[in-house]
Amino acid sequence: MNPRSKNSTRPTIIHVARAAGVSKSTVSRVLQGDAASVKTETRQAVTRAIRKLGYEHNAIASMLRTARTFMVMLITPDIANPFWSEVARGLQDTLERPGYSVVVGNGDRDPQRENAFLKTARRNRFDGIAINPTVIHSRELRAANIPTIILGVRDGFPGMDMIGSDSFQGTFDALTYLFQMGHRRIGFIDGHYNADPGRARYRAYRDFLKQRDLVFDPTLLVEVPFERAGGQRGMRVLLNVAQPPTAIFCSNDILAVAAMQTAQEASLVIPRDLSMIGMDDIYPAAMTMPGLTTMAKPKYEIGCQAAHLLLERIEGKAPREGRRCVLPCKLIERGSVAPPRG
Amino acid sequence: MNPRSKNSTRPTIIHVARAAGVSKSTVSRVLQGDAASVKTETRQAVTRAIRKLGYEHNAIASMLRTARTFMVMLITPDIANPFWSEVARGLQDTLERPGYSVVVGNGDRDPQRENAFLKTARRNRFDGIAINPTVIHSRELRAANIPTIILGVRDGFPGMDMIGSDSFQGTFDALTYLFQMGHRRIGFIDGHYNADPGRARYRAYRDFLKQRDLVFDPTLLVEVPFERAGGQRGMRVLLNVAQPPTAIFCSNDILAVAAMQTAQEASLVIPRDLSMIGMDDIYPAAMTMPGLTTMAKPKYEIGCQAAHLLLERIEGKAPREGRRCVLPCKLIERGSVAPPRG
DNA sequence: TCAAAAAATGGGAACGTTCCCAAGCGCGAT
DNA sequence: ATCGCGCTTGGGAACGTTCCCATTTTTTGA
Repeated sequence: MNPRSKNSTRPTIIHVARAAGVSKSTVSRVLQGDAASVKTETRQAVTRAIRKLGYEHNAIASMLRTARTFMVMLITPDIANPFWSEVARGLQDTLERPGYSVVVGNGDRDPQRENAFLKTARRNRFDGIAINPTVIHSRELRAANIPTIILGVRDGFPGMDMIGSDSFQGTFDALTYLFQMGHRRIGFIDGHYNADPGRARYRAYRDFLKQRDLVFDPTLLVEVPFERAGGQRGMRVLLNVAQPPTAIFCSNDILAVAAMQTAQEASLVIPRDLSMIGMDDIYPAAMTMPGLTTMAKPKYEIGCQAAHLLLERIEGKAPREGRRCVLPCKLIERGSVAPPRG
Repeated sequence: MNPRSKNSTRPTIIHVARAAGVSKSTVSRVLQGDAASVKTETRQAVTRAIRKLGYEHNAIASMLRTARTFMVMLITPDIANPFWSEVARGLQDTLERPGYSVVVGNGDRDPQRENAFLKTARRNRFDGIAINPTVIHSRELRAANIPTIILGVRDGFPGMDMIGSDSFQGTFDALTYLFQMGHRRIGFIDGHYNADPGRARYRAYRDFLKQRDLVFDPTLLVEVPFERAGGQRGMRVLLNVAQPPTAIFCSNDILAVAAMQTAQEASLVIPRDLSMIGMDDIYPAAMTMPGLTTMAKPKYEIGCQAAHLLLERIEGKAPREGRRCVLPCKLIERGSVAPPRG
């Protein structure tokens, strides 16, 4: 005779109300933890009824009524890249507390897919979006009319919240570190996307050279795509330069690791014959032999901070104008850098 | 005077109906692509109205009415582990086509968290769950009453769909490969969780020894937790054995890479002094020097197949009893295995 | 003791769909 | 000419909440 047996459907707030001898409004109040406005005695009766019936709150109905879904979409270029999975973790860990779920989509640098995720976020009325945009523009993002945080510090997204790390400073510091180790001929394997994000590393490289009164030698700079093959190619080019570098800075660790392997396959001993430094500090950077010295980006922190900024924006506590949050990089010394020979 | 200006809210199906001069039922039919039962002419009028008003389908309302959410929850022990992020990719890529979104939660082997995700899946009426259970039991999973696929082949989940790789066979084949290279003293760094999944690798190790008429030497077997520190410790132990092994099999690549590094730090040259073989073929396995030879698990395929099995289950097309799908492992030869010296 | 204020509760509408059933309409068959 | 059938369409209920407002109950203060 309990409400469930009458009809094979799950119990609703109404069944609970009936069982507890109150109205559905009261049950709803209890559910929402609106402690102030319901008598303890009543609340207990309701809680008992809930337990007895095995009632489970229907979030979907709630979403429809309140227009809040407690869902956030994370759109990254590639979730299999350890960099982004760390960011994802930070975001999720932080958003979990206030009760949000995170859907993560990997856009794969594919306009179709990136847009499909945005569309899903709109149709499903997601409360927020965290995105590292590769093909989506500011206009489309704004049109979605969903609180958004941009992962990465970019131009071209006026008025939007952004969070990223200071690639310029990080690069500059990495190069300075090599300089202080005694290196004067420093190569640069410079990764890039189609949609190029500001060229912070390149600017840092040029500024560094200028500050140290070193001449810019174009043969020491090679531009490659952001993938293993790019690192391999970059290294092969630099090894064949007439006067090869004694140290190389790579735009990220994927390039650096691949480049380092390539050098080792060419029988160079790292760091004796060549120093290598990367950027990001992804998981595999600790696994090479020798370990890769790298300028770490605060990936997990970026995720956490992104969550905080996004939450403020969602809750309407953020200022009208976009905020720009830049976190510092940090040098991790492992074994791939040493003073140059001789 | 368009419906949006009257009231600052988004246009609904009703506004569209009004604009197109039809009823909301008809609009709904068009939206659902119920092509058969609406005249082309009418459909065009509706589509026009939709575009004109900038109408966007409200998935939430739809979910409430249909009791289908097109959401799937993936619960893994740790999404930062490259193994699971590959599985996640396979799952997502496959589920994307039929319109599902995937929420991925990392349970972190924490009973609290794993259960919290399960609860979220229930409250939000998710259509399906894909899980590698670490602390959750069959009973809780069954109680959730949501179509589920178990990632990993396990005992203790009767009647549920499962998908995994053949760790027994993979281990056996890896050991056989070492044997055929000439190794007779083969060490085993055996990772394990608290909740231990069947010990397939251990059984394979013992069976292999028996088949080859090798005696089981307990000093060649060391049990460690599934993390870098475990691999390091395992290697230190094996290096100090009176009669050390000429080759070592590790339960997974994380252990193998860490172990290999430890050996290298002890000035052993891999594979000249010691052969190493791992299992999984995660991303960093290709990044060591030399590359790690490993028994690859079909991670991405597991994700894809999991999606297919789950979809069938969701759509009621699956047989009543649980299915068990086991994919083969495959040897990836890199540079960490060679015949023993002398 | 009684009015007024405060606290607690109840009832109904609303959120935006989908689904069921009925009704309208055109057309061929009887 | 009428009936019946199939194809389209429309209307209303239902999904399970939350929110607003009205009503009842309790408490407070004179």
